[in-house]
Amino acid sequence: MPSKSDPITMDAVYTAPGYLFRRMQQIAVSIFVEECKAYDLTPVQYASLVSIRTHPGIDATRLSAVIAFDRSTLGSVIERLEAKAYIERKPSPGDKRTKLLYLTRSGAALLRDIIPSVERAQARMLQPLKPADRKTLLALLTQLVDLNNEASRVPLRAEDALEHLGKTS
Amino acid sequence: MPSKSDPITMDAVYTAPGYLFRRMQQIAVSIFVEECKAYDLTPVQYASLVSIRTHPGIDATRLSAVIAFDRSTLGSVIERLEAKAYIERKPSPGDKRTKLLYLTRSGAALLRDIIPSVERAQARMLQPLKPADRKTLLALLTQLVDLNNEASRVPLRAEDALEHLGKTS
DNA sequence: TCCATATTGTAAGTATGCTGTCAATCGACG
DNA sequence: CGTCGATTGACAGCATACTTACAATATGGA
Repeated sequence: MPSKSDPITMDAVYTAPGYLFRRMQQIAVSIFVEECKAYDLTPVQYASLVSIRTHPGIDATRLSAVIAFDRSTLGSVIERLEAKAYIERKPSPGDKRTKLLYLTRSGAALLRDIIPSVERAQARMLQPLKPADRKTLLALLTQLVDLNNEASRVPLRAEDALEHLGKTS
Repeated sequence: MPSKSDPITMDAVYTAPGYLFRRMQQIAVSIFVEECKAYDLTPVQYASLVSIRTHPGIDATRLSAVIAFDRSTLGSVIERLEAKAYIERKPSPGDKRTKLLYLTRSGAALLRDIIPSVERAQARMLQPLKPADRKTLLALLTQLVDLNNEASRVPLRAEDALEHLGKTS
């Protein structure tokens, strides 16, 4: 651990957790996009589609809590998914403020077809590690993300969000 | 491991490496910004400043290779750092295309002052884990990022880039 | 020397990811 | 019932992060 009087070196940058997390994220996105380029779908769009499939009729705010994405960002993500006709937005009968989200037939088909590519991408990210190390890394990362949930700008609130949907799965 | 006929569940999203890397990155940025808010400096801007300090007179393209940031993105990062007067751009005497980057007095002072905050931020990211687990996670992540270097859109090319600078530190 | 090729910075365009703010609407409390 | 505070979607603005393209410049080989 460097003291306050140590000069800052590049090594301090390369070994900093924050730098490694950023690099890894960029690598992960790059691999995902490459494997899924035939479908022109980003990781965020994919996660959104899966969520809408799992929770048909969810609204944008609840969706943002379920996948821990920023509410503002999600707005434009939804716009793009709607433009590509993968989802539909319908006004809520009970609440004039919200718009409910549903997969279209086309969106469901895409989700079905893209699975192998997504699984290939997820596998490739950890490929260079030994199988035991992959397990260890995933376990520690899962733990860390969970324990740091509240530090996130948009904490994951899956249960809270779904309470209002009348279902808990 | 889900088969092709399994329905996609939210659990498949939550446990996917890509999702975890994304969440962790967002948490890391959030913690960094919070700890450093007194200095109004982002993680990317910080890494850039450290690199310029370590390699005075580096050009933008080489800088992008040294920290593995996209060349286009780095352009605007440099612009903002210059606007805040933390760095200076001087035309290269030998090559009319390149502009050489130098820390200003103000940039050097900022870098000196911000160290404790940055270290606090880096520590906080791993805080929830047991010390032994922190070591394990960092080691595995370092390995993975290194082995996946070529999968990145902008691979880290520290040595190559610095060869042309006449120094190797 | 001349020319094909490569490099450099820059710009435009798209997509996250965050900060605010705002109007419309809802809900709860008096 | 009416008002106040919270919620919702939308928007503007800033900062990464990537793609392609382009003009200026450099460099190598014929």
